[in-house]
Amino acid sequence: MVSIKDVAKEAGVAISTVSKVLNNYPNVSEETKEKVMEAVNRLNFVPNQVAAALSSKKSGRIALLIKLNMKTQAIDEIDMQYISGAISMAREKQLDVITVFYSMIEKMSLDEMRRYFASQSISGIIIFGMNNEDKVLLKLIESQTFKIVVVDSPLVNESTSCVGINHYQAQIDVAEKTIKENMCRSILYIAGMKNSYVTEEKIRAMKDLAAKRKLKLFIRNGDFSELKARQLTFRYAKNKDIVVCASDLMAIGAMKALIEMDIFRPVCGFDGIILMGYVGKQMNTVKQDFANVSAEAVRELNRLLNGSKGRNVRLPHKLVRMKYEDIIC
Amino acid sequence: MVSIKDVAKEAGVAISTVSKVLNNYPNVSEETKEKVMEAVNRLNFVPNQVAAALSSKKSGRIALLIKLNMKTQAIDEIDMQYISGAISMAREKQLDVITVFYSMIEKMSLDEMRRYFASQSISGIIIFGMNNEDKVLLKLIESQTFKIVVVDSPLVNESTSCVGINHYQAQIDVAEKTIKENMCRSILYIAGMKNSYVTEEKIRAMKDLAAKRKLKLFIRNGDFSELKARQLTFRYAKNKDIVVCASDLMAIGAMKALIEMDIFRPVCGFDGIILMGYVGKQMNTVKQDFANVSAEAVRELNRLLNGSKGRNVRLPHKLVRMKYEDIIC
DNA sequence: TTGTATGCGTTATCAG
DNA sequence: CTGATAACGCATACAA
Repeated sequence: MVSIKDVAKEAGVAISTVSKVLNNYPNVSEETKEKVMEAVNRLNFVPNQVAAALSSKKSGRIALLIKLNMKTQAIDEIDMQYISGAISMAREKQLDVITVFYSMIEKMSLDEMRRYFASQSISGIIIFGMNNEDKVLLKLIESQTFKIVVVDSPLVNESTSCVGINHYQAQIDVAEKTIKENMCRSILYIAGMKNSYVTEEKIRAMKDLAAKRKLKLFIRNGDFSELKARQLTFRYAKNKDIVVCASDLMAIGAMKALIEMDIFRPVCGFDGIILMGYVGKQMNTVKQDFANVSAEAVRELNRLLNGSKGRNVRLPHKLVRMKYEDIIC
Repeated sequence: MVSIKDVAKEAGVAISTVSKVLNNYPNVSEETKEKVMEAVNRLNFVPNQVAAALSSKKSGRIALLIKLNMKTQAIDEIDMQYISGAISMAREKQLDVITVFYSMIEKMSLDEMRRYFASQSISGIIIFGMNNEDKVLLKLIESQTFKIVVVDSPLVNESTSCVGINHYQAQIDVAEKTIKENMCRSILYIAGMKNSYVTEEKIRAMKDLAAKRKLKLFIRNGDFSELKARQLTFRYAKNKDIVVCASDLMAIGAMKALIEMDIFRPVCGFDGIILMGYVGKQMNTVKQDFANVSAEAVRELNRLLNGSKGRNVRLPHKLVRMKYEDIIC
């Protein structure tokens, strides 16, 4: 393995000079800079990130904390998009990424968790799918031990940013569009999980929308479960004009139930997963660009690591109808 | 951050002694071993893997090399299962995992690739979705610079193992079962990509099966594309008795085409992706446990890292029919 | 502007 | 069986 020492020898300068050139230090003459870069290219040198991390204590290593859905693989695409988006951006920003699943840390205490990440030389964490029952994570965020970006949860402090689409507005947009298209008066809203931050946002959106348009709103928790949405639909949809769902998976469950009941009600979903194109009926939904959300999260984390303070970052969303013809390839 | 030095002080021994205890060296007395472990627990010490990697040069860092499907997210679940299976097993085996996508390295030369992995202190690599046009990867394997496990490609040498199900047998099993159930005489086989290792295996299986049962076999490449399978079905399925597909996605494309053609032909797929449960018609398919395949790959890589020689590892498969009722939750 | 020296947290090689 | 001590590859305060 060719090291910085080899480069130094090749260029005829000191190790520290090479290091300075590589890290864009100001006080280096153009001349030596060139000499060094030539040597770097000639030897095809790539800095050892592990050693750099150990030495500088800044590491540039970040962790992706992901909550794997154990129940269905139908929405694995969401996590996959998160991962790939993050890794791409991380490479651009020269960050090293490790992927961690909730299951690996869920039984840890705050201290154990801190040590775990510290032992990996992690300096920044991106948290996906967090809800307000993840007490230890909450404490981790409050402790400000690490720079953290939380996706889709409104947690912000000096060292913590949140990124995500505007769930409130997105929920209003998709529901309002579908309501207008079908002239509905009463709504069955199948919400997500009670302890999820976005669920509250979306419920608030639906309430505001119902008030504004003077609609009857009937809310039940579907827990992001397709089966539960199916059951709720069987039970409550008949005397409603529309079924609004907080996720595509639930929308699919609702739609399939309606077909079995042999009645028609417009249904709209949320997320824009590919599965929506396969269920036969088109539905309005909110298209989130998960890879982009995740890439933005990395970008924001990088900002935090460079000393900026936490903030709230909102990303755009789109309304779409997913058709089989459009998604196959 | 509490380091090995703190532990040594706490236990009243030398740093090197602590290291020996932690790494299960033989020549340590039970007594000191206990003292050290007590100190470790008292301080809640976790070894810094980055430092360990740097020092030992053995690293225990492995890379997952994954070919992201850019066309459709319908099969993201496969990669996701690969990733989660690998990470879980890696944690068990105390290995550090980084995820790398083909897109990040596809333009590299052999040397660049070597240096890239070396710079990350990677000592082992698991390659998913490789085909025989990945020339640089082939050379990387031949060079034996790293311990490598290849999933689903029959590449083995001193430092390289391959793992995966028996695609030949699995293809025979699922096709034969479907043929028996429907008394077919002529087959449309929609194969995968020409340059894929498994494609050859499966075609061989189909040929052997056709010969054995005296069936007419008509083969076309579907390139794992749903759209292409759809077109091939429109074109060729009418005068065949059955459509056998090398992937579920193609099977879905074929089935949807048949429905539009308003004719019935039994269709069977391969992989067991969740989407199969959503298309309305049940089909036979081969269920691969991707997470398990991946976990096995990590286990095998760990063996290689510990000095064992490369070998061929075959994993079991199952035949299933995926029903909507069974997969929702 | 450049070079020297020290340390990051481990592992590993020797003495003792 | 245990303990100094030298690497590992790099960053950085400080000296030149």
